[in-house]
Amino acid sequence: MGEPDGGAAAAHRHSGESGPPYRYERDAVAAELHEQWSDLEPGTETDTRVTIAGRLMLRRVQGKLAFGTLDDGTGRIQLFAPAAHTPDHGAFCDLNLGDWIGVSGIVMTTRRGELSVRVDGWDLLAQARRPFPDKWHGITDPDTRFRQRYVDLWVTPAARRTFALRSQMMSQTRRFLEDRGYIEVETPMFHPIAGGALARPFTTHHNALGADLYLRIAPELYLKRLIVGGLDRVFEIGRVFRNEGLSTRHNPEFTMLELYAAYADYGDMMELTSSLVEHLAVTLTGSAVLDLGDGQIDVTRPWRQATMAELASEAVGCEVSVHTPPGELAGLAESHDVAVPDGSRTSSAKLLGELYEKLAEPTLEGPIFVTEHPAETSPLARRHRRDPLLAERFEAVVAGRELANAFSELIDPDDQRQRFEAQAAARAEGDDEAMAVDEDYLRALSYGLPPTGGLGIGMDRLAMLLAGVEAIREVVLFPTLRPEQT
RNA sequence: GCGCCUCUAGCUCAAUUUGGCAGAGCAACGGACUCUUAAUCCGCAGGUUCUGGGUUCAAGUCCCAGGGGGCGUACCA
Repeated sequence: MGEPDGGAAAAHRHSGESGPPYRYERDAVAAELHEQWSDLEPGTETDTRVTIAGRLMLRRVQGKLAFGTLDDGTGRIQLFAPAAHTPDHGAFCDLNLGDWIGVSGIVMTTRRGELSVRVDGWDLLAQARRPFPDKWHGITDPDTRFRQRYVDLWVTPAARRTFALRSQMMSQTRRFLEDRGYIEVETPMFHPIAGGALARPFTTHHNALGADLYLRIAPELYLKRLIVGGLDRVFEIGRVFRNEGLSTRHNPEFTMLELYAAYADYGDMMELTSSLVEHLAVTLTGSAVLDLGDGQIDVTRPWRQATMAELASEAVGCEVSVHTPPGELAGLAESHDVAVPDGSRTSSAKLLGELYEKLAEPTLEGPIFVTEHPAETSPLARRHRRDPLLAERFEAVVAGRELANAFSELIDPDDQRQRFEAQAAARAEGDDEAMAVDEDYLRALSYGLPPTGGLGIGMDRLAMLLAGVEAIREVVLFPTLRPEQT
């Protein structure tokens, strides 16, 4: 508005014929007022005039004197509205909970000492036509909270805090990486071949090109093309899409951080992962010890490391590895009630993975780096320098959830072609999550990919960890839901 | 996909061991009140008990089918 600290009459306007004002200039917010005036004695009227705006959350009318509670996104502040000072006092008392108002007046404290703004002028900025949810309980129905996030955000303070934290996590992550020489890039979301991960893609169609396209399941192959191009430290934070079920830990579209560094290996990626997580914990929550729903977790470096074979061996009670014959592993799986898919053609690599995932992983709290996955189930990772059946790879497990996945990148175009072909063969046999051969990617590798370390972090899961919530829907503003039927 | 649980006023929740007139608080509406803070007090109104069948003299309650949601599981980094 044009009179941010004008007189009472000037600041008073209603949404009659002309409707609400087109703009409103506030010069104070609740959080700053509380900070600035924390020492004010009870019963003080200052001569400081402020203009604030927000949503009316509570209202207490006592005839000629009314109190309100305004929430402006930074916090709450009390409105003090005596008939002698507040223009159109009756209309002010008739405001509904949820209405948006702008208020200007002096800063003061009540006799009880509550910091308040006296309503010397006010404007109705928007009406809440729908009824306010319970002012004490808010809303608890998860469906309403997620479908109508706009309601959840203003009646559930914890929701607002969680998303503020997520935003800070994103900007701190960018700063952390930029400080280490990484540049942020954007690669295509439409992929002619869905590669870079083992997952089923969503399909779409481009009319002018007459081509079917996939929504990306990972940016990996494009980012490594950039390393070939000489951008030697890159990262991308962006949405990826996987056509799979919903759960407490899975949303079909989610936000992934991927980064690649030339001249680095998976050991460097471990260092980077734990540094980033520890740094975010300390800067965003003030402590490397994070509160979970039940209990706590300390993400202080260094994190424990164990190989997948070690963890699987521990779980089954005898020594196993990718070199153990499939028949023996299948027997162990059976005796531990682990279902074996398609017994005849199942390899040691897959069986070892199953044993780890079903028996060991659920018991891990972390933070821990699980390393040395079989090369067969890691088609984009470089073979281990000491054992060609293994990959130089790790997954970070924190608070029982997989948080990150990284490897020394496979740089040999011939080996990469063989891996792709093995994937394509699996695909031909009905594995619709297996990769297809990406000829352009092979062409890129043939120009020379230097030794490179790569890392992917599920940012939603990281936000869950930092916010101490147990459902991915708590950290995604508009999670995927069944479409509403009307 | 499968299993278990759940759905009552705008919101938060009640409604006796197979069943007996669908209720309260807050919000809304009318009134009183110049230091309240989940203000208080008086009054008024508010319902396809998710939907459709069935059992019964009688169904929010019991049975069947469908729908929404939650949790687990499967798939899935």
